[in-house]
Amino acid sequence: MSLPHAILTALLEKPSSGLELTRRFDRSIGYFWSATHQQIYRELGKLEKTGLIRALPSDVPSRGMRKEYEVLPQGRSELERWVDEAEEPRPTRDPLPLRLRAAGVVGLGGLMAEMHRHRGLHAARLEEYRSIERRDTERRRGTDRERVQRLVLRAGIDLESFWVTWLDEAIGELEGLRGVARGTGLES
Amino acid sequence: MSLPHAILTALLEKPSSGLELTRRFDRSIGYFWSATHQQIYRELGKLEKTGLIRALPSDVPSRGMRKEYEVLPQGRSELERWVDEAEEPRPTRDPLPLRLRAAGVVGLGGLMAEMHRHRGLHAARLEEYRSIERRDTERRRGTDRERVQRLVLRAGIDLESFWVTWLDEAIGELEGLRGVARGTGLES
DNA sequence: AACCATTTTGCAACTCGTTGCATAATGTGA
DNA sequence: TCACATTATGCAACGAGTTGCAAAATGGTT
Repeated sequence: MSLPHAILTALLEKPSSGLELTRRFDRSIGYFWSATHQQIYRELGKLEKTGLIRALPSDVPSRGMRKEYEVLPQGRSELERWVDEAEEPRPTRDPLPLRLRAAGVVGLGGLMAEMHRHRGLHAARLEEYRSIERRDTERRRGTDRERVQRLVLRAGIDLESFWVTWLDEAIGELEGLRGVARGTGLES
Repeated sequence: MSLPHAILTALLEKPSSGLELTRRFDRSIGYFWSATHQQIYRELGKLEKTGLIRALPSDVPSRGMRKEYEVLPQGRSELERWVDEAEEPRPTRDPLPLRLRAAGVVGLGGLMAEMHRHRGLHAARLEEYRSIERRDTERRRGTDRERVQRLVLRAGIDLESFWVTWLDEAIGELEGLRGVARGTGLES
C-alpha cells in the first residue's frame, strides 16, 4: 500500500489538483513510484472519503472542474505511521533479464536490438537525472528536506547507472558468442 | 505479461510440476520475476487450456496429485515471439526511497532502523548470489545457455550491490543531519 | 454563436498479484 | 491403524495497476 502514501507525501509538500499530481508523479515522485491519472483520481476519492485529505473549500464539486486537495491531520498521522512501519523489500520484477534467460533457450531473435534500445533509454534517463542533480547542487544551500530528496534522486541515478553498466556488459558478452541470430546457436 | 513466459522458459529448461516451479521461482528465476504458487497454478491452467503446454500423460488428473507439464510447439513459438517483441522498461516501484522522501516531510521516526534492516537483507542476498556465482564459475566450462544465465545472475548481483551501496550512503548522510528522531528537525 | 482543441475529472472493465483458506495424497511415528 | 506433518493442488475474495473511453469546463478561432 504505497500509492496513498505517495500521494499524501506529495500533497504535504504542496497541495495540488489531480492533474498536477499526475504530472509530479511523472517527474520526481515517479523515480520510485509511478501512477496513472486514473489511479490517482480513484485514490484521491478514497482518501477524501476516509478523511485523510480534503478538497479546498473554494472549489465547486462538479465534473471537469479543477479541485485542489490538502492533507488533514489524520492523513499526516497515517503517513507517519507508514514511515515507521516494517515492510519487506519488494521482489524486483523486470522482464528484460527474463527475456534474456528465455533467449538462452529459444535463441536471441531480435533481443539484441531490444537491449541496445533499453540501454539508450536508461542512458537518457540517467543523463536527465544527472542534470537535475547538477542544477540542484548549484542553486541550493540545502535544507534537510532537500538533502533527503537529493538522496532519493541519487538512488535514481545509481539505479539507472546499474542498468547502463549491466546492459553494456551483457551486450558485449553476447556479441562474443557464436550464435547471435535465432537458429544458429543459443537454442542448442 | 511476463509470468506465462517465465513459466514457459522454466518448463523448457526442465519439465516440472507446479510446486517444483514454485521452488524454482524462489531461486534463480525469481531474481527478476517472483510468483506465488497460486499465481503459478492459475497460469498453468490457462496455458494448458490454450494449448501452449500439456500435462505429461502419465499423470491422473485429480486434486492433490502431482502433475508434470511440458511445453508444446505452440508454446515455444509464443516464447520466441515474446523475446522478439518491443517492450518498454517497467517503471521502478520500491517503497523504501518513497518512505525516505515522506520522512523528509514528517520526520524520520523509525526509518533509520528500517534502512539498516534492509541494508542487511540486501547484503545477505548479495552474498548468496555471489556464492552461487563462485560455484558456477568453478564447475562449468560454460555452454551458451549457462553463460546467458550467468549474465542474469550478474544483474542480480549488481542490483543488490546498488542497494547496499546506496543504503550505506543514505544512512551515513542521514546520521550527519541535525534531527534524527521525529520532532527534532526533519519536518521543519 | 458554432466549432474545436485542451484541460481536468471521472467511470468501467480488465488483468495481474496477494492472502487466506480448503482439500487430497503421501509418508512417518506411536 | 490412527494421528499428524508434509507435499501438492486448488478456490475465492480482494487489492493494485492498466486501458479505453466519456464528459464537463475552458479558451480560442472563425
